[in-house]
Amino acid sequence: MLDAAAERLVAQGYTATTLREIAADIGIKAGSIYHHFESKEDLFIEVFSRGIEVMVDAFGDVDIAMNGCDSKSDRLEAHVRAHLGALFEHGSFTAAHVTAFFTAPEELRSAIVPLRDDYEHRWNALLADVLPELDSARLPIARLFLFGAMNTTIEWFDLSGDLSLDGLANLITVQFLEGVHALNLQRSTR
Amino acid sequence: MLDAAAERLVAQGYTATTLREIAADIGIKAGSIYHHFESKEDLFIEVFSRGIEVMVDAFGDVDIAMNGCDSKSDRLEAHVRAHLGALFEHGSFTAAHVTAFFTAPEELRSAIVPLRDDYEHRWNALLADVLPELDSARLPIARLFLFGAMNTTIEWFDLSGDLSLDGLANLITVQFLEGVHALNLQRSTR
DNA sequence: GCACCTACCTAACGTTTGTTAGGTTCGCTG
DNA sequence: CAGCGAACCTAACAAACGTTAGGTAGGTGC
Repeated sequence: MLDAAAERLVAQGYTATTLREIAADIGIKAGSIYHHFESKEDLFIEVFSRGIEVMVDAFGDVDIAMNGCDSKSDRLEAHVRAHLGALFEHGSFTAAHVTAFFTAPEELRSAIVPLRDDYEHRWNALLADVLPELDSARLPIARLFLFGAMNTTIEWFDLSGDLSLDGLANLITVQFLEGVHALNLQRSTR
Repeated sequence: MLDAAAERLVAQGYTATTLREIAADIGIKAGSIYHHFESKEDLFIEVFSRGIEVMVDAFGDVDIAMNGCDSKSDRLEAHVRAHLGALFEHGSFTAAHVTAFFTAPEELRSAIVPLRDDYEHRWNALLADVLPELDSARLPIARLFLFGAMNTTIEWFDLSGDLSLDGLANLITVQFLEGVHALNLQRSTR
């Protein structure tokens, strides 16, 4: 049911997604949803929360797995890969979050913002570590550029295309660290 | 009226924006809208079209103004500045387009897609010229990264903040061309 | 002064929305 | 077997939506 809600969110946004549609997707009636959630808002708070949760979990897993790694660019790339994985490989929760969050009513958003802040802080810490020479005032801006590149991939990237998620993560990382020219130098990422 | 519609689009998305709200914003009643447009869809087709128009016009102006310029990075930066200008300085049409386009029904979107394609082709041509050594297969991806960084600024950039639009355009351009490290080297952009 | 047009209004229409109250089914527990 | 709660249904509610038909006020052209 949460899955169905998330998929509808991605395709249609908050207001256009109706409880009757979600119910029909999973073979029940709209009224029955209220046995599990108090309201439409309540249901989607759960969906958006899980979207963040998936990202945070993926981030944490990579933090552990890359503990002994001393290549800073490899560590960054692994985290980029984890973020993309959350977007494309772990259901529609994170995709729903990234695409539909700003279509939700403000009361709902304000309930989620603290979770978002937490995730952003983890990225800030990562970037501060990977890029120790970067002016700390520029750090949030660098993160926003990176987020922009990563999150807009849902609008164009095709999992079944020529480029793999690993390849995409690699391209984004080298582009972020060294600029467009570096795109040429990369291995044939597939 | 189109302005009011665009502002509502930015704040609420397509479905959540009602004709009664738009009418109230400009001091008329909902039914009167149908004297100017055939339907809600028709009205928003016009809004989205103008969003593209503003971008294309800004792009064309820079093309002319930068005709004699032989610094490729300066030319790119000028176009980035023009795109950001369309987003922040020419009403809400472009902002509405970038934020709400994917919340609109598919029939509406397909009417707009040709205009979008045209704008994307201009950017492809620009990037091919500015980055002649870049593998042409990587060119659309580079453009998408750049668009991602530029378009997501509407979610966080504040025109009245410390950073000016000129400064933002400069940061995005050097980050795009040379990577994060270059952010440090830039002049104190204000 | 009459016809006409533009820009708006009123008042309703059919539909869809989130939501609710009350009822049914089914499996578990004592 | 009786009791109970979880999961679902039916059927309706008020509100809000896009849309429409018919009417009105003010200006313009002849």
